[in-house]
Amino acid sequence: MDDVFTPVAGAGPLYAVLQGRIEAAIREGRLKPGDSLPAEREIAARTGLSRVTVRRAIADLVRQGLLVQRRGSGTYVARPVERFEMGLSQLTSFSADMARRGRDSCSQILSAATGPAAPEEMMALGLGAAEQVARIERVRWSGGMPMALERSVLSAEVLPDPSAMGGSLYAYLRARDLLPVRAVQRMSAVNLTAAEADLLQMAPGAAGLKIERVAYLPGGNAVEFTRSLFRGDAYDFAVELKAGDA
Amino acid sequence: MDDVFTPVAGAGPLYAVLQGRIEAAIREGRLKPGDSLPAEREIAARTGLSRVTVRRAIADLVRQGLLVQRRGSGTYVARPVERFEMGLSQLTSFSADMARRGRDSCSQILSAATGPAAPEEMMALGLGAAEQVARIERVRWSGGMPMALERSVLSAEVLPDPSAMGGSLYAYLRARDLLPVRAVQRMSAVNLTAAEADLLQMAPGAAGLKIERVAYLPGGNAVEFTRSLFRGDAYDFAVELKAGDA
DNA sequence: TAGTGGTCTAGACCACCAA
DNA sequence: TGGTGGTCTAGACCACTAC
Repeated sequence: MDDVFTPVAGAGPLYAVLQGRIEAAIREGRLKPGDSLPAEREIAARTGLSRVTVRRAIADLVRQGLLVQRRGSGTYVARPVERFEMGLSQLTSFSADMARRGRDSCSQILSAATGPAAPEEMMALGLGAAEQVARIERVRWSGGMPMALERSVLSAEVLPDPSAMGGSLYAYLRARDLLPVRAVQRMSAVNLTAAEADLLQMAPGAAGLKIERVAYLPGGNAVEFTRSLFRGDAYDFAVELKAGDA
Repeated sequence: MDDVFTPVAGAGPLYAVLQGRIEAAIREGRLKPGDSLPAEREIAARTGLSRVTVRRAIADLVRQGLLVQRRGSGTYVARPVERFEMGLSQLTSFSADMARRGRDSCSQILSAATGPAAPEEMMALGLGAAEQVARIERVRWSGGMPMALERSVLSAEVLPDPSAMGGSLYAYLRARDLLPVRAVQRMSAVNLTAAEADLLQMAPGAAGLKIERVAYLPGGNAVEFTRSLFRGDAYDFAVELKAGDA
């Protein structure tokens, strides 16, 4: 139990040794979710390390989401995040997907505005030069936790006044008979920037799942271009694969 | 051009200011791929910062893959990684997928052994207690770059001697008429551990795409349980969504 | 051998939180 | 007000690379 914060000695860099000890203590339950760690200065004193080295050991664990630091308060073992499993075969919106699971969800709108289309947006939506687009940036919440950042772009003809749109973009589109029936989605992993981490209440550098989606109408026209950033620790995307023709 | 490494002043932490400058210089092409940065000590001298602060600014950029550091040599602007787009609707193996793109690929086998099944493996493969499994850990290479870590687990009845298996697991299975036709795959984003980063030649803490896959035979029995870790900067997984029944 | 990044230290000041 | 994490410094030694 208290062999975690004793003088370090052993193989490899000192910060790695301490880091491994804390990690093991959490994994083996000797440090439980919500437990507070000794103050950095005290860990330094007990281990015989400098505070800089102690902070380096802790920093990685914070980035991985195992520890949480609160300025003025202390360092704590993070409560494990409930993971959501999101299906990847059906085309649904965030709010519809959460509702299907019996989960609350809400959007915090960061910005909603119109402007000229950027080259990338023209390409994705099949717009001509000088056409206007509407952009909505939102933080998606569920269970009292920010789950994803979302930036949706639509032609201004579809959504002339983005600030007037209510909670669900898909409800808006359905009401206007512009509901997409098909989408192509690309996913990759990125490190969160400081600004992104702040909005998602995570540590800068933590892993996030970046998803770009272009949704199409029955006629084949693109109607929505959305770039999302999901918490890497809260989401599993599930997909079913079938044997190909090869 | 050389306004990057001048005395810093401005808003926010000093390391963030310097970091932003370097990032902007790379994005705007003032620093090109392959360019070397001044030595840390020289940056410190020119900016008026301490070396610790300079290192902190650089560390994040290394994690994001924008910079590469080589001990004894220097710090360089990273060459952008060619991204692979991987389809997510067809069930293929890594080597087959690369071949379809006209890419070379090879496996570096880290370990191949048999042993008693862990609970998680029993669950995934539908095995009884005390059954044996074969495990293969590989690094997947393509284009002279490590692309993914892969740990495949199969029943020892299917693969009694994992060390005798050749290059492609799926070729082996096809030869024995045990080729899976269906798979369920779960994806999420994680930060690479030091060991994982080392094998993938990335920085510790960089973002990786974790994929767990269970593949099934026509009869419905699970035959393969694979956990992979792909470079977050080299992969895009693409999937097509269709409107649901809702 | 000279220069580079990698590790580590002791000490300082600040902003913030809780009692 | 006292303790916490967040930032920053000046200096040291080591391991490695390139010459």
